[in-house]
Amino acid sequence: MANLDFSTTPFADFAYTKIFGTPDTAAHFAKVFGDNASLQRALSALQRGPAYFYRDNVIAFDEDVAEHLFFVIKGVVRSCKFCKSGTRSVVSFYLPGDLFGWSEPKLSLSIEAATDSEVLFIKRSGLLSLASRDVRVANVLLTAASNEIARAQEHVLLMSKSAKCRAATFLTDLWVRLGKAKYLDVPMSHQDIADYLGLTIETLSRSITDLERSGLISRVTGRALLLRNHFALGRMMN
Amino acid sequence: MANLDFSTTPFADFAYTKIFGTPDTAAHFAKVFGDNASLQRALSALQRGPAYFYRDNVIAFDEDVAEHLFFVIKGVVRSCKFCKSGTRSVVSFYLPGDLFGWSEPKLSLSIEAATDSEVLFIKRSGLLSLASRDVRVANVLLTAASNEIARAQEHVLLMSKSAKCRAATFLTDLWVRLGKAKYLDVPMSHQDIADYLGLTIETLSRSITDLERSGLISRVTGRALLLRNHFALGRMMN
DNA sequence: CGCTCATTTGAGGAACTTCAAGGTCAGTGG
DNA sequence: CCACTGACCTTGAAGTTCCTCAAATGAGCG
Repeated sequence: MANLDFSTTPFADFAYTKIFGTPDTAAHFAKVFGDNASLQRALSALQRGPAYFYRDNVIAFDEDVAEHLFFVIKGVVRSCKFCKSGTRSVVSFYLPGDLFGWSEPKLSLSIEAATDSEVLFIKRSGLLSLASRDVRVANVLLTAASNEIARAQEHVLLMSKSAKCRAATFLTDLWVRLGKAKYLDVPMSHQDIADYLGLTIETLSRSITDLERSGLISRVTGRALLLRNHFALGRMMN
Repeated sequence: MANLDFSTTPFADFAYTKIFGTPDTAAHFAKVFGDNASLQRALSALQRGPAYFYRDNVIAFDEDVAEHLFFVIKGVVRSCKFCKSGTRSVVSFYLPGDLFGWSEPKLSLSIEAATDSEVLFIKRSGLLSLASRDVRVANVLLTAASNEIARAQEHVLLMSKSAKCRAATFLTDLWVRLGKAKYLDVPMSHQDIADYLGLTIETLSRSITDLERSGLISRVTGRALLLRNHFALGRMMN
């Protein structure tokens, strides 16, 4: 895990907020809540933002009162926890279209921008009361929560596998979540990934190098990867 | 992880079902759903069981269609996953009063009795439509799902700590969940715990022995433990 | 008691971490 | 244009933790 120097961690909040949403906002929103106009209006009354965060900015602090759910419009958001020992664990990455932040009454994790990103805040109480009047909203919430459970449980399973398997699984999952593009452009830092996988950056790097040497993936440029052998990757993931 | 011999694993289903609930059923039900009579009636129309399972019986198979949620009345239930390699991971333990089984449309884990136990099956579709009519039910469901998320995320965090810390955390959490009794009577097998913590039984045993030698806990009889030094345990948990 | 099954203990090896150094790349200023 | 810088990633060697295998001990039960 990363041994982070808190003095350099940007806990100051450099986020700036715009009044009006971007086209992406509506698109991702519609994907999750459906494109019903009256529902959209009801929802937009509950939202704050979108707010923009630079990489490593803190979006919400661990232990803060959890008044809002978070909806990612752009970029990658991570939830993570710091130990007294100074180590960090990344619990989850959230991508555009993800709705999260279920812990109550306080956040149990710090929410941070893993890349420059754009996040919508949705008032929890308002969303819940809307859900009690509109079954569709209730279903969206339960589906989002179920997805979060499934992902966390998959993560637990991942953590008792070998380093190489963890890396292979992470890359494949990310490739799927990002839409199975030809090249996988890994958006977050290796440190973030290592902290997510419960490995050191060194072990992560060695695992990726291993995968490359075995011909399962290859590095194209900087952060772009090509997943060459999906069958072998699948076998590796177990 | 356990390398289980499938030929001896009791995949046959020895569960037997009684028509009428036990007093415990109502008590645990009321704790979760409140003791509203009309609500109780509506719920009881959706439930099947209670069903009784002996230790290691399978309650529901991985990949089965997830038609029901599960509600534990008595005993301990585990959710787990088997790999092709024959290893097993335990993802969660559920205690009396726990409502779980959110994955859709199929189960992604096998649900098994970790001790002799008593489980209620609640029709998912019925519960969801009840939730859309009754806000209280909707809140119960969201709360249960939130708890599940929190627990899974805690589990993820746990998996990147040392063996001794994992053992200490597990025992303390269990003690809390079981009501902070004077003695902690560990209900599940060491193999189950090891598979939950991502350790071997040997490492688990050594960790517990370590904790005992350091005076943090002591063994009373067979499965009963005394958590001696809660402060030191807390420090160990980090 | 003598069986079985669960847990403990020990010794050796594998996987991962740690520490330390080297390499790559983008941005910056001469 | 090129050297300089800092952030990030990679590689190597040594150390630690945990796993594996094997055997001993303990607990429950007919």
